[in-house]
Order: sequence, then structure tokens, then C-alpha cells
Amino acid sequence: MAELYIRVGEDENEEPMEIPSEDDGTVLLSTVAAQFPGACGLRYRSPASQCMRGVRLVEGILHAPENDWGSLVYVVNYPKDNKRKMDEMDAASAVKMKRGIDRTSDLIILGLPWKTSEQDLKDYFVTFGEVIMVQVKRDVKTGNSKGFGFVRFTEYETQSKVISQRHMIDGRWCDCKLPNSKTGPDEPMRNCKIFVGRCTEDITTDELRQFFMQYGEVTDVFIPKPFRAFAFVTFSDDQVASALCGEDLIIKGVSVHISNAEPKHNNSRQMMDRGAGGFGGQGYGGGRGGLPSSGSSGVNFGGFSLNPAMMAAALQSMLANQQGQTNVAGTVAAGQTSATGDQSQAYSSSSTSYSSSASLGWAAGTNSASGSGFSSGFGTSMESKSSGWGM
DNA sequence: GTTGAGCGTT
Repeated sequence: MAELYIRVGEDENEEPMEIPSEDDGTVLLSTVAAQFPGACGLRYRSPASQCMRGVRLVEGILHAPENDWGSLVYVVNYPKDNKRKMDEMDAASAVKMKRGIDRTSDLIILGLPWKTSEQDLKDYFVTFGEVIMVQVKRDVKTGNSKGFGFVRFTEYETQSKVISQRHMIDGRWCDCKLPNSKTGPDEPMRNCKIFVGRCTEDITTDELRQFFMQYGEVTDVFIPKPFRAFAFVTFSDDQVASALCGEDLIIKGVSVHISNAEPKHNNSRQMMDRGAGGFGGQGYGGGRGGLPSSGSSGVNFGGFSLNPAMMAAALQSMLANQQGQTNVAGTVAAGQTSATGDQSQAYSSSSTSYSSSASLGWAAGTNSASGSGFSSGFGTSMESKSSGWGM
């Protein structure tokens, strides 16, 4: 059967686009959505009644009116919560629409196998809920997949669920996220991500996920490759993330250090570097944070030509606040480099024993218990699961 | 060895 095309546009007056039908004369909604992302149906103006009519849609399949698409121009329908024609709606309701927190948006799918098609994506994602659009981004010239795509769901709940986990698609683990273009200023982007320092190479993304799950829902784990001894873990709840900052946690017997993840592309340079922030008494969530990195104090000396006495005074007050250790001041006075050295030494040697507890809201026992319990139970439950981004 | 890939011809 010769290939048949129907004419579709975003409105009646616009230059229509030709869209292929299936062999049986129907048109897949997904085909329409491939050209008009977010489309949920078609309508047309009846030559007889001059009224707009809806095209029958059954399970994602659009059926020709009177079994013949003819040469009419069909107009794309979009879900009510996905108005695209801003010029056709009043600005006030547009704003209201934007504010809705339950709006779904396209999700980017990263890490797709080259072979994965739109249909594969659809088949996979409908298991979570109704899908209104899938796309695989391809090289214009070669038609080869670029290894990422987009998906959009009808229900916000489905979207949340999909974002919250990783996805095994055609044999690869993929991530679904809000695309960068969507994480604008109206998503205040709370700090949900932590930096996990001092990682060892044998700690996998799966293990990190497993471990951090105990504190809250984990939405992303990232280990840069090649190995660089740190990782990032993202929680759905920023409070979980910030509560963990400053902690030293034991994962598989390894003491890792948690701090806040700094913005990847930071446009606005931080007003103060860490050393200066420390002196300002800005306080790292009440922890002893800032001490190790204030090893950059030498820089401060050079830059601002503070003298050692001023340094000592500042350090003294800072330390008094944070740890109540009085003897440190003397050490500091003797020379700042060794002072910081000694301090961080004391800090790290004791860190494993008194590590967490105080500053966290969770029961004191939770961390130590889970730490050891975890590492012992680990080998059996998790080993040989080395799946992840490497594949 | 302590701050990360890849983001859309609508």
C-alpha cells in the first residue's frame, strides 16, 4: 500500500505538516506527538457543519473520520494543562497555569542505548503511566540516536515516580530528569545534592544509592569517571541533604566525608572563599566544617597580610565556638600551618569514633549501627552488581 | 587524587 500522509498543523491557518499513517489507514498519536510534542489528539473542521470535530482516538490510535482522512487539515489538540499557544489564551490564566505545581513537563532521558527507538521508549514508560510523548534525539545527517531522548506523562505522579528511580532500558541504566531548560527560576532548586569525598574506587553507584537510601529518597548518584575519589548523591529532599553535610560516614568500611555540592556551572562566583567564610563566623551548620579546608589559611595570610596573631585570635574564637577546645589556641599561636595540621589530624582521627550523632536529628545509634551493619551485610547482598554508567 | 557529561531544528 502506498504510503499515505495526512496534513496536520497547530492551527487551521498555519502551514500544515504531512504525517504518515499506518498501513491500516489509522494514524498513531505517537506519530503526531513526534512532530507536535505533547499532542493528545486531533480535531478538524467539518465541511458539512462548519464546526470543529474531534478525531476518534482509541488507545493511542487515531481513526479517520468516515474512514477517509481526505485532504482536510487536522489541528493538534494539547492537554488543557499544556497550552502552547500563548497567543490564544489570556495572560492571566497563563500565569496561573505556570504556577501550578502539578504541571508535568518533558523529562530528559540520558544514557539511552543507540538502538533504542521511540517505540521502545513508549513500551517501557507506559508501564509507569500514560505517556503523551516520547522522542529519541538523532543526528540530523546520520539518523543515529544521540543517546538521549524525552518523555512526557499525563500524570504528575507518574512523572515523580519516573524521576525518582533509574531505568533499565534495552540493557542500559538510564536517568530521567527535568531537563536543564525546565529547571528555571520558578524551581528554586533547593540544594538536594551532596558531595561525597574520600570515596574509594570499589564503591559503586548502586552501593552509594543503597547506603544513602536509609536517609531519604535518592534521586541520583554520580561517580565521575575516571575515578577521582568523590561522588555526588542527590536526594529528593533538600533537608536530608543539608542534614548530612559535615558528616563522616562509613560506607563499606570507608570513611567518606559529606559536604554540600557546589553548583556545576557556577555563574556567580562565591562572594567569599571558604577561608573567609569561616572567619565570618558563618558557621557550617554547627559542625566542625571549615576546619580542614581552612588549611587554605595561608592564602588568606598572603592575600590580606593578616599577621599570625590576628589569625590566632580568629581561629581561637572560631574553635571555641565550635568545639570548646581551649588548648588549640596555643598551638595555633606557634604557627598556623602546623596548627591546622594538628587540628585536622585530631579531627580526622577522632572522627570515626564520634562521627555523626549530635548534629543530626536521627537517633544517635542509627548511624553507627547502620554503618557497621551495612558493611557486614553488604558483601552478600550487593556484590557483583556492577551495573551502572560504565556499560 | 575532595566539586559532575551528554539537554531538545517543536
